[in-house]
Amino acid sequence: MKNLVKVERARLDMTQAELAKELGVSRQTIHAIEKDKFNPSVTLALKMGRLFNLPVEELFIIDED
Amino acid sequence: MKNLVKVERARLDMTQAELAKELGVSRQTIHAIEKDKFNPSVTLALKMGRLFNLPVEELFIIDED
DNA sequence: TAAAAATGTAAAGTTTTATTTACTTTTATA
DNA sequence: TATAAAAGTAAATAAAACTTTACATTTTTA
Repeated sequence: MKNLVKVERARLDMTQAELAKELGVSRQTIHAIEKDKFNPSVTLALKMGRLFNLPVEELFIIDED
Repeated sequence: MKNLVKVERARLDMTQAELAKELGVSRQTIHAIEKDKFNPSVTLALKMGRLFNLPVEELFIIDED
């Protein structure tokens, strides 16, 4: 799984800490997601999609099957 | 959070066990998701969306903010 | 209507997400 | 080029997803 969180965060000119606060998670969670350390919940993915104005399918891309 | 998994599963005429196998999870996981017992990973949500031919945003709906 | 299949429920255990704290390194700015 | 802000890393902990097993209840079908 890869994702566009870092890029979209840059588009909004937000720091990891700002994004974390906005989404109600810790900065480490944002960092870990950006570094593909884990697989967030669908709720968090939906919130991110809403904030970035991007469908979950475009924000998070499964490598293959 | 609510979701349309039970409805979409019915549309495909699949049992919980069949869906679980198709998605590579246990039947209890499907059951728990259908009963809103938990918040699946974005990966599982994406796989479900692909199978049901439905965007994650339509399959999983956050109650409010 | 009896048997089988599907679903509901529950509990114990494992794995992974997420938090907290703390410190280092990199990048931006005064 | 110092200083501050942001990002990277790491470890210990908490919380939640997910598995496994097992059995009860409901629904389907022979």
